[in-house]
Amino acid sequence: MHETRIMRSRSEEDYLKAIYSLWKNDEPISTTDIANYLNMKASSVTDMLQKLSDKGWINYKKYKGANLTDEGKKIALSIIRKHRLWETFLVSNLHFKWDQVHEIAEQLEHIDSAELINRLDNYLGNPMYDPHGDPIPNKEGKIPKSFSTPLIELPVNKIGKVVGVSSDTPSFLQYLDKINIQLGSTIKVKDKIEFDQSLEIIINNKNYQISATVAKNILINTKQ
Amino acid sequence: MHETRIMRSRSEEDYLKAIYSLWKNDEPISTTDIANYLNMKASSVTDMLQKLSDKGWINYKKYKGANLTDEGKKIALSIIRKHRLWETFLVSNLHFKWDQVHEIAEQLEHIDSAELINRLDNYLGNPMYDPHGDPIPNKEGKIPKSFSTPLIELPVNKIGKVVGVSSDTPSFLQYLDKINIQLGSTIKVKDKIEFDQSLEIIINNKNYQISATVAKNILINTKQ
DNA sequence: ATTTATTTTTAGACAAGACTAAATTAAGTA
DNA sequence: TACTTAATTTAGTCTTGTCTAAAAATAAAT
Repeated sequence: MHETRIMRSRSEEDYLKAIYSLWKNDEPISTTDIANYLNMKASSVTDMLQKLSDKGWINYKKYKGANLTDEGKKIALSIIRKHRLWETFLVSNLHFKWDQVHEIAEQLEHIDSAELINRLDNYLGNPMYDPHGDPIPNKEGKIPKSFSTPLIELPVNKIGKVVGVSSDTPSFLQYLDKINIQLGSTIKVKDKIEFDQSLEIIINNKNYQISATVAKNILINTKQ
Repeated sequence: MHETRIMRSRSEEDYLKAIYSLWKNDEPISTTDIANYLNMKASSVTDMLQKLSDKGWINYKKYKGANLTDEGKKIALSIIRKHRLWETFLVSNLHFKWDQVHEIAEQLEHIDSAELINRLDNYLGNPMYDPHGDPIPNKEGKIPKSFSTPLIELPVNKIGKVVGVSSDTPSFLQYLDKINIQLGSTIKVKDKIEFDQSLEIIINNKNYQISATVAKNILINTKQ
């Protein structure tokens, strides 16, 4: 029994992860979308798509965009698993704040050692969610179900618990810190402003006014 | 106050570390030695030496070999610091064995975040030595003094404590495990065989016969 | 001191992964 | 349907870091 060791470049892994992240329905992801996501030129993306297709990691038809194959999906999920486990380590053990860890995890996610990541997983107590509330895929690439909706959909006078965020940008996370929102926080929607969709909310008995954009990126539990 | 961010490639870091590792006296390190150490061709090394010299990290004279500048030394030490801290984490926290960590640390040492490594250092309790007994440079690149001699120099009937090894190869470390030698082990030299310089030693009341090669790579404390 | 052997450098090639500019295809609109 | 615009691909260039083969410099040896 000999485990075939397929070497992947950091670039290739970044592309696979990008395609996975942009994946919504069944529609293939466009060259331009990938280019924007990775801050690259469309022509560079075309080159790489051809390469990834040759390796059997994506299905790619010229002018029609790309989608991950099962194998590509497996790779993407393993990178996401690594990313989220490292983020958990950084926050839980090294006491980084949740807005500081993304960049470092972007590097750590490319470290190549299955043994390492399994031991890390155990060390952390096999967490299901990372510090942003995102589910951590298991060794087989299975993602724990999470039951959440954007805060903006919570009706007036209802109470919800924050279980995640759908944006990772430091500025957003820092803003949440400022108004005392963290994972587990309890939020009550006091009022919705028809005009701009902004919300009046209560956290720890304090009132805050948050924009629709922010409310869309805060995830609330729908089931406990 | 703006910290200048100098980007270094993984290759550049590997070369600097290699030159540091090969450094003995004041003599510059030869192209061939570096090539052998890194498993590369001499011509590739020449190219890189020129580049490193342009960046001010080494002093390089054609045909005369290279030596690190102060800045180059600082970089090399910071990489060694990272390597050894990560090895400590892998062994102390993730319970890897000391022969399994080198390869993984070779990757982790290139992760670029000063904040990360300082937090890791604190998390580990600011260790002075890594799992192989090698000293861990501090933030400023200062290396704690270690007082050790190769086991082969220990006189007959004397007792020494293992404080390190001067080879990291898995096969060597696995052999040490097999004969129950680890950091902190107490070894008594029972006899020296004139003929081949091999040693008869006692560990945990058991006799072993070890070759001169092995005895040269085990480090014994000279001062406590 | 001259020849020989070894080491080091130069020159040129190549692969990966990015780019620009131009060409082509697809999509939207009158 | 023909035309215009936007998206995508192609073609060619560049940089990094490696290589091989040949040339040049140094070191060793007669």
